[in-house]
Amino acid sequence: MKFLKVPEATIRRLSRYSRSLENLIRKGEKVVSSAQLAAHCGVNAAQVRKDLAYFGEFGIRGVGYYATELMHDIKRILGLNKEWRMALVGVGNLGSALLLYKDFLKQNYKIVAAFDIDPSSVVGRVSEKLGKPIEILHTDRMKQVVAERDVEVGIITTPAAEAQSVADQMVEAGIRGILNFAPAQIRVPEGFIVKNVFFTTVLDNLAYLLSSSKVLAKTLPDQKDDTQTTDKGDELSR
Amino acid sequence: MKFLKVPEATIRRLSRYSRSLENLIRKGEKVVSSAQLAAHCGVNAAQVRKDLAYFGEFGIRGVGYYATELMHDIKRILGLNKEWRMALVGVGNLGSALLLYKDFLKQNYKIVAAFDIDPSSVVGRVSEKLGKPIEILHTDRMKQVVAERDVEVGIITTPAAEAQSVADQMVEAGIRGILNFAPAQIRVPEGFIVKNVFFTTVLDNLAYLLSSSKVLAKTLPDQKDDTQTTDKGDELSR
DNA sequence: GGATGTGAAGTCGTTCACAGCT
DNA sequence: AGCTGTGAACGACTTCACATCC
Repeated sequence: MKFLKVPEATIRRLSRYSRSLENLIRKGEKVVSSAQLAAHCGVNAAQVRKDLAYFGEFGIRGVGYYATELMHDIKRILGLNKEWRMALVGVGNLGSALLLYKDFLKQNYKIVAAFDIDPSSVVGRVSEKLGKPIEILHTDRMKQVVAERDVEVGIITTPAAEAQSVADQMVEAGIRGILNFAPAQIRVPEGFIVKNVFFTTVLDNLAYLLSSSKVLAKTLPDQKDDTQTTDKGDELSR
Repeated sequence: MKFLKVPEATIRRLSRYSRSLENLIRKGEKVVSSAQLAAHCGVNAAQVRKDLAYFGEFGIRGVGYYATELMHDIKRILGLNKEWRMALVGVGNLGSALLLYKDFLKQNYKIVAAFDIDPSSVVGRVSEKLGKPIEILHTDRMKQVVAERDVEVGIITTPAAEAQSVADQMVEAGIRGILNFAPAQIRVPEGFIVKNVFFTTVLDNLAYLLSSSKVLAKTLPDQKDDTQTTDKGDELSR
């Protein structure tokens, strides 16, 4: 194993391998080959091995990989051997939905604070659905609460117009990683990270593929980003 | 201009150019150079020109591009010169949020049908928020309603376990493009397209970058997929 | 024998640099 | 003079093919 810069695509695939391994393990598989895993994820087998090779040697030649072991190794690589504490800003429709989104929990992510410019207007909507209601705080209190609750990741679910200013406050509060759902280009200082989730970009992709009749001639998946096509290209997004 | 296979990344960037152009136009810009647009989107200027070159010649040498004209051209390329009619299946938290998500409207996307296995349990939640309540139908009626309402795009917001079966029904109903939010690998026949939107994959990416202290040494954005990092790599969704 | 790990080859996408218009 | 359009250079990621080891 060499020490090289890891492609982003590799990280996205690791995420998928981990999910696939969970399924394979549930089905009772103890040992998995790169070919099996590759088929399950719709990628090339050599790709699987290359991806893993960035981080070490995890398999046994002539045998394969021990499924649970590999899954844990991948999760450790991704930094999922800890719980990530997140703060969400903007408790509108989407924000509320994410507050209630169960799948975060499975993945070592936890929303420990929620903010809005007008907390009173939204408290009811969310807490009526939740056993232990999440307390919605005014955006003013971000810096303080982020420090108190040890928040490392910020989620922006405000309208586009407010996204940059919220991001600025997050940076100010010491949050280094931001997951942005607002359809706006956000700038952050060096050393900080923004990952966007733009539904409409993905839809635009879909629209493009459906329009141009590229849709007709291709074969099996294979992923980039996080998207899948019948075509070779795919990605979310990518 | 040659006739070549267009990279997915190009399509994602076109989506971004279009959004940036809207902003620039709102600011009163009439003519935009590739350098301006590139700066605004955090990409290389040559990249902008190359991306456009896949589809024709849109600029004037020595001058630049007429902003509104270019925006319309890009939208036409992406297939946004029509309204895309979508059906959403799985009216849970996320599904409800998307039903109420205003930004779809701006982009020529419209949800014209919503389905759930248990329509009665969710009607209240969504329609209480909506002036003209969306009628939630039983999944049984998909094929019929999709045909009646001319649906071309399906949105899956069910739990992972049901995603594949819902996708099968969509395919059966003649829906060629699927936007999948359920964290599950979906298979569709040749000629159909699935684009995934996996929040947790993006979060995993963020977690990875935050863990490995890659975060410390880099400079400005620049996008792939749909995500932005301080690093060169980025992507959402991609 | 069989599946991993990996250099080398191949493919794809990005950036450079400049010719070509206006 | 300035900015587009584009071949050519570059770089990055993927796939192949095989030596390596269980």
